[in-house]
Amino acid sequence: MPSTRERIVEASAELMRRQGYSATGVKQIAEMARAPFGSLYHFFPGGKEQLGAEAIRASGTLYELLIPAVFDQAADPVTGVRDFFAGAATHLVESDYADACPIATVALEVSSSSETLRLACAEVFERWINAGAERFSAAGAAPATARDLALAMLSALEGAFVIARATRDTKPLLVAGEITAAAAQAALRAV
Amino acid sequence: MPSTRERIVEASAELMRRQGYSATGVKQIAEMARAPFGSLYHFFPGGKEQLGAEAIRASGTLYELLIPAVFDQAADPVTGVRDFFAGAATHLVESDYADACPIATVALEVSSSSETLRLACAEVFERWINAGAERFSAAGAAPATARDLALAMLSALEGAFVIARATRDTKPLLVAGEITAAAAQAALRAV
DNA sequence: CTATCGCTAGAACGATCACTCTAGTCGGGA
DNA sequence: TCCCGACTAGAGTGATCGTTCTAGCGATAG
Repeated sequence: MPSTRERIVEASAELMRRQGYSATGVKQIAEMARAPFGSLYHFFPGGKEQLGAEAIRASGTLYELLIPAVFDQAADPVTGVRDFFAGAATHLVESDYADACPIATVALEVSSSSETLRLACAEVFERWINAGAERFSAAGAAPATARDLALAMLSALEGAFVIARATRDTKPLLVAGEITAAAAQAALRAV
Repeated sequence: MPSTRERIVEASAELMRRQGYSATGVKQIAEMARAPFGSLYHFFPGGKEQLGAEAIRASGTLYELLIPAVFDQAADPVTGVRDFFAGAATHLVESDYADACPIATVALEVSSSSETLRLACAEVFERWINAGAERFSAAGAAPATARDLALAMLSALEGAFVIARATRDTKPLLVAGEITAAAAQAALRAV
């Protein structure tokens, strides 16, 4: 059993992913984490905002690991891109269209209201982009090209999640995966 | 001066776009709309949820008009795609990274909690996709191809908005526009 | 043994939430 | 002239929000 502090961060991340930042209450977090309410403010004196920031960064670290995990198992980066979108689609369906990006909802909610949380999201996106860029770079793409490709991939993925959750359909993930794979193909063919 | 009812819907749409559904209070809506609080429940007996649904649909109708407006002015659909993303980038910067998609934040927030609002979002996305597909169809793409392309474009746009707002950078819109334009190029070259 | 400290535990606070209710204003048709 | 429905107006409801507070538990060090 993870520590109380860890359970609180995990619960925060889970709740905020599914219902966003505003709709998630601190009492609800304590309940899901099976943590005494007092511990919440003991570990996180910064309150809900600190809780949000740590949840964002923790989710970011967790999902960052998926990038090499998927790409290293694929025959080539283009296949890796397709696998990544396909895997996202599977996971989305299995969670009944609840588990998409862990931070996108919060990112949109707070971008114009909390600079602290906005920066936490920006930091995580940055890390994901770097991780993706590394993979394309390793496949022979020029650094700038690799980064643009990773950024385009993340954009397509995030947007496809939005449409997929609203329409309860994985088609957006598939077509977004296709145009990203095509872009990767084109960028890597030049090598 | 628009009617009280119209002002209420407009204010709801504006507030929910910037800060989301949960963070928007009904009192805040009445205040921004300069409407008496009682009128709010007179016109919208369904309360906040009805208000949200109408705001989503109204925003959807407004933004739907942008699609032909941009594409019909462009020399060809591929240029239209680029113009669309570039225009989105300009508008985003001008609003200090506040005005991106009017319904994406709400869509992510409510997809797993309010079926009414989820369906309103799905309906609007559907209309946008149809409007986009029509343009690609008119340029010679097969119906299924045109629809996939429009769906991929919307996905790329929505995701780019997420990253752009969090990082306060328009680069995501530019690279997402590029891979979408390339996909459109490829799909229409076959004609 | 006792003092200390990290942590548990939850009651209580004021603010704010969505919403309801009643009273009053106003204009147009009978 | 009277009346009735549409709309205005805001006080008041109970519930829930994030946060603070005090009290106490249990292990460890002196």
